[in-house]
Amino acid sequence: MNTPDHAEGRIPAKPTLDGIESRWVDQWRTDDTYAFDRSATRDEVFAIDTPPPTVSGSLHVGHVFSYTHTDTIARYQRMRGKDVFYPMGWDDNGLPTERRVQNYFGVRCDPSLPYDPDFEPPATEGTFPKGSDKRQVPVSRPNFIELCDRLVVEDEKAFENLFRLLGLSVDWSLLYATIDERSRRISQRSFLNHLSRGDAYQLQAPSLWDVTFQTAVAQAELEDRERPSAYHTLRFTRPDGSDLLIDTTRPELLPACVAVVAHPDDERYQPLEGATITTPVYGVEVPMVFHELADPEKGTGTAMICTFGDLTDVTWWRELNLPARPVIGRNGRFVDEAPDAIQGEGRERYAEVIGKTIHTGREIIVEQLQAADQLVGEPKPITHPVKFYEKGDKPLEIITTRQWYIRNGGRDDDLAKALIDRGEAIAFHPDYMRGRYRNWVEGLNGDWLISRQRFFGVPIPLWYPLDAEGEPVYDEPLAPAAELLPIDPSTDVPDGYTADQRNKPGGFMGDPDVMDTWATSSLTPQIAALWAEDDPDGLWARVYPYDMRPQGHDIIRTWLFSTVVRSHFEEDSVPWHNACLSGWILDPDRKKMSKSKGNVVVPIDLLEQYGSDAVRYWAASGRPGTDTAFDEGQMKIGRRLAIKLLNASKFALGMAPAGGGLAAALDAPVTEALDQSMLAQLASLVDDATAAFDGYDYARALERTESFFWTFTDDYIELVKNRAYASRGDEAAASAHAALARALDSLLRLFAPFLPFVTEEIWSWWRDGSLHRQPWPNASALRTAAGDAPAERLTVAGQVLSELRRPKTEAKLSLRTPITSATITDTAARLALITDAIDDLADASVAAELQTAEGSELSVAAELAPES
RNA sequence: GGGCGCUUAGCUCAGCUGGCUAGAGCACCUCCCUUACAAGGAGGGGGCCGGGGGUUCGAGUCCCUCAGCGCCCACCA
Repeated sequence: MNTPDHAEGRIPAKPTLDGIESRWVDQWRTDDTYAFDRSATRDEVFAIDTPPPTVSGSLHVGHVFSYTHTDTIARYQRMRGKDVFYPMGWDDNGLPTERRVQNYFGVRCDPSLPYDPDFEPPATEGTFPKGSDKRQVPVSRPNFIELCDRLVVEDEKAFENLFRLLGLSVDWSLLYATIDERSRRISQRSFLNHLSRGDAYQLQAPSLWDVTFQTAVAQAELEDRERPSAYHTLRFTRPDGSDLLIDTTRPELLPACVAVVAHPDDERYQPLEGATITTPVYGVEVPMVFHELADPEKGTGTAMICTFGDLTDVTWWRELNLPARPVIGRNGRFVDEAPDAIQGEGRERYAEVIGKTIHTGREIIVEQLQAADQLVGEPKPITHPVKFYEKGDKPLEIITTRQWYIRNGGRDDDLAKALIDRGEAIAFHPDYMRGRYRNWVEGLNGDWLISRQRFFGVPIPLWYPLDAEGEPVYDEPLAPAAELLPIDPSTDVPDGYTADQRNKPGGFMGDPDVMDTWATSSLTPQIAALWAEDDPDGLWARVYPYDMRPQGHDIIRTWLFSTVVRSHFEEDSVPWHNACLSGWILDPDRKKMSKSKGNVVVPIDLLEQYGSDAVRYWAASGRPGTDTAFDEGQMKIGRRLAIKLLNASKFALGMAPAGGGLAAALDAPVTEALDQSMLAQLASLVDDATAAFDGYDYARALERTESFFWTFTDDYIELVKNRAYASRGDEAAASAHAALARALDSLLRLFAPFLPFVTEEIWSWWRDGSLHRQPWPNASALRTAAGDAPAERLTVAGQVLSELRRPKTEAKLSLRTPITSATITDTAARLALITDAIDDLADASVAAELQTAEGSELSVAAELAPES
């Protein structure tokens, strides 16, 4: 295409980055530039399982960072000719949204209520006063979900706008939300599949419990926090009446004591085998037992087993067949009824703690111990790690409840092995992240607890029949027909029953629980690609298994692992072939940026200040998996790079042959030695960048491209500038034009994944269509144009040019100062390389005469023209 | 306690399968308005590549070990 309008008129006299974001965001939207072609076959597709950001507040700079990484790869694959499946989702399912909806609208979800189609919340502008729980209006779950939709719509719009402004090449027609109808349907369908295959089961068992939210939590959601505590030495009594001293940090669990344990090899306690020990204060007789997990080094070497103080207690309780005497209830307070084992005075003492919090109960029981002289000495303060729910602020308790589980290898070595093998079949980037996956699977100590005693989320899609006494028959759950999904058992009625039989003897009850948010987000591959949905385009078969899962390394144990589990059961497959882990953004003090630390920078401000390309440049400089410092300096460099590209392009395009644009020179022969050498280097660059991208190392591709670009502008353009202006005739100039055209063409493509705006802008000056739909540059075509020219010629010429400039700089003269004569000394091999570039060197250094002399290393002796 | 990662110029970091005098940008110093670019260009100073061993003709790169920092995991009486 070399119509005159390409030659003139499209290149601004003073190129600028101002306004290019909005111009191209609009153009790409209008043209559907990034639309996924639903007719592509699986081998033509590159599918990305995009992380759905949590919609509870605003996007932060960490999002900009990691989503840019994914986008560079999406753009690269698109240019490689792949049809890129790049969806977006909003994670608006779960506790963070539940809290926001409550506070914003002044409502509280109550699944026992029927749906009210005319409901209006008491507050609509987020004006509901905080801390007024009692005045929150209870609403049904369907109403609550509607309010969620209302609340998040604005946020989601803002998220989309920011991602568009950032230049993400997402196909926005593939948008989903984790609480939307399709996600609920797919989530419930998968759950019922698990149930029918036996991958899901319910169990009445001790499980980790958050007393604030009053819900069970999963192992993956735990975190340890260092908390002050104290060893209390309690005086238990041996059969012979002598003391048996036991250290504990949980004296309040004394009424829950069911045994005393020591290590089987511990000679101090071996004589007590078969003995009965009496607990202090409560006078309960408990057996002396032995177990490998008892540590002779800890405390007095013997411990009281309580139901349940920690997970070890659960192990002991289970493996030693001990009774359960729970004293802590779901609300974190002492239960109303003392365990049966406590009799006589012990019951009166227990009465003092009924209904008390754990904290208060501890004080009371410590007083009881002191009063009975059964606390030895003063408590010894210590600090130790305590398990917390990651979103909670009180230590977790262990409470026996009925919960739903999905098998994940935590109780089945064969399954664990199979899941580790799945991990081996996935390429991790960087590779060492695989260790974290394996580490986690090997360390699992139970199946995946997916039921949550919360209100906002995807309901467990089951009902239970009620017997004549009104007790649920859990073993015979009632499941809905697949075509009725999604259902809400709190408002929908199972087949064969009527609404008025709800919660009546002989009737039914809905399962009150919702699924863990990961139980839905582990299905993002299924949700985005319409798994088992009405899918006329056959999307699922075109994208699954996906090529790539990008995500943060902190959620390998949750999102990554749970997605592997679901695909293992549903598809007997890995969900994707590559897992790309990005690091965190650290503030300059090397701390993770977070809202609570108040060190968060608002992304939109950065994009406006530096430009999207500049911010992307900073993001793309962060190596895969590496935590990266937030660095506005890198954004400034990115901005300069973008401006440099504008100006260098303007220069190259200004060399357009008469009568046609520079595009006309794309196929012209490259005859000059230096030009050929530059193209040889460029071909190597294309090879390097391609290999880096194929290994998901976008940062390396950028670094190589940028490095070449500086050589290109500082050395090559300087060397050929005069010749391109036809200083040595039209033929020599034409070679420069042909080389510049090819270099510009390739550089725009190479930079396109990183700097999509400025490259598209420049592309529009001389070419048609979107750059982002162009093929990736072709190294062999460049090599052909370069002939057999050595790439080193340009390198040596650049070094010589630098030496020719030095005397001018040292004499504090302008670089325009003419050199009357100069001698270049260097090795024969290096001199041979620049023989054919000597005229270019003379032009660039304003030298009247250049001579060469053989020597051991490069040096230049130059005579400068006297100052005029 | 186990595992992993990091440690290269004042700062932020490149240095892939070991190979010419260790690189980039920022910052600092000097100079230059040269017709792509002064939000630029040319040049310069600055590094026992965390410490100590080892393999090798040769180690920032491989092996061992120690130290510091960070992350993940762990049964936290």
